[in-house]
Amino acid sequence: MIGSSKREQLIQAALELFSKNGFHAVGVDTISEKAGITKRTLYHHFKSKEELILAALRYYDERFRNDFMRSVEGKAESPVGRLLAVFDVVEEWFGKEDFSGCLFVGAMGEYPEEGMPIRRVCQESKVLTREYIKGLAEKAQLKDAKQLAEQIILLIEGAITMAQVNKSSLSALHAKKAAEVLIQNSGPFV
Amino acid sequence: MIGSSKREQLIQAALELFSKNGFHAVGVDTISEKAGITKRTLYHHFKSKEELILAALRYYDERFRNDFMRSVEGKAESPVGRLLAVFDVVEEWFGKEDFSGCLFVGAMGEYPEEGMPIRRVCQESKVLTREYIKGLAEKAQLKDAKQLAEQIILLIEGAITMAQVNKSSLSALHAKKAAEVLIQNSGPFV
DNA sequence: TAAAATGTACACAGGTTAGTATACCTAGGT
DNA sequence: ACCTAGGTATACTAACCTGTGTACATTTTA
Repeated sequence: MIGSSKREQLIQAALELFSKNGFHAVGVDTISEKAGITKRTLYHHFKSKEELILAALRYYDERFRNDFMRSVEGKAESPVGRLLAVFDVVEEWFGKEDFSGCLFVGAMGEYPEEGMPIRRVCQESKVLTREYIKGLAEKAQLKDAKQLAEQIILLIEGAITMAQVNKSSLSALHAKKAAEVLIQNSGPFV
Repeated sequence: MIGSSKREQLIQAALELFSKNGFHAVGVDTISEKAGITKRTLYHHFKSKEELILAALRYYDERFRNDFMRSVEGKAESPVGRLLAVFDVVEEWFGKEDFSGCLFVGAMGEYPEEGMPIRRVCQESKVLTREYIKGLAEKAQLKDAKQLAEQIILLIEGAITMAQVNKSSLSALHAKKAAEVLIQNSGPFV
């Protein structure tokens, strides 16, 4: 049986709890209880809490980035338009009542041990997001597309942090205005 | 006895451990052991682990922002120069081998409960940093100083996150280049 | 039909956590 | 000389943590 539903239930329960409370603060008993599945079964699917965390992060990464890109593409057609639409999408994200910052950044904060699998998954997710932004900048035929992409990433990450700190989605608007200036300055054509 | 040295030893040991490992991951036994002070004495000075965390965050906030501002002011005289020097200072910070992201962001990630004292301390620290940046922008007589300050804050916070994720201080350079463009665009005069 | 995987229920091991109890020591102030 | 406050040392509680043992039920698949 591929993609057992129990397994997915556990991952979803874990994700909700980890997002809201952090990783160390949530025990496996709480997760299994929330999923309505015994702890023994949890350990049938994941050989340790760390494996469950890894699976949850990978699951979240896939869905989250997928939704993110689809939302961006639904908001604008042109590459430049999409580059800016990114900030509208994050603003909506910040507005959700269950928003609590970037799960990957949180995970890296709680698991600082160099080279840990958890850290690698988080880093890979960030790389893929960066690639996506870089692709948009390149399609927009802006000069210094790579550098522009880096700068836009900084604005996004900064906006995430400040949205979490201030419990406000205003940071997304500030970031968008900054991005407009940076794009403008990057020249309309290559 | 004011400002007992034992108390400070405990705070410093706690800070080192929290910075490196996070808050939940470090127990009071580890802290008292590292400080060379018995746990019973720790509980003479702080009535709970949370109180110790609060004291450590406040202690860190004071010293960190002080050092930060002094470094900035040592690097440039003009307000615009200082606005840019901020990124040189953070770059140096990222380069330290014990750098592991922003302690306050980490604390907020691990203690998400709304209105918690720990969160308030972190938020206040961010407010003060914002005020400092805003002050520089105003002294530089740039138009939209307040908005520019918000944008620069986003670049700083984004750079912190990416420095932690990629274990690289490169993000500071990208942020600085973006800041140059934003400042330029904010007009040389009001 | 039989074997294998997945599931339940529940107790338990072994370790760590925050925080306390008890008893004693020492230095300073009055 | 005495009392109080800060400190030491050690053992403890009670809760919580991850992970397992055991015995049995259900479902899948060959």
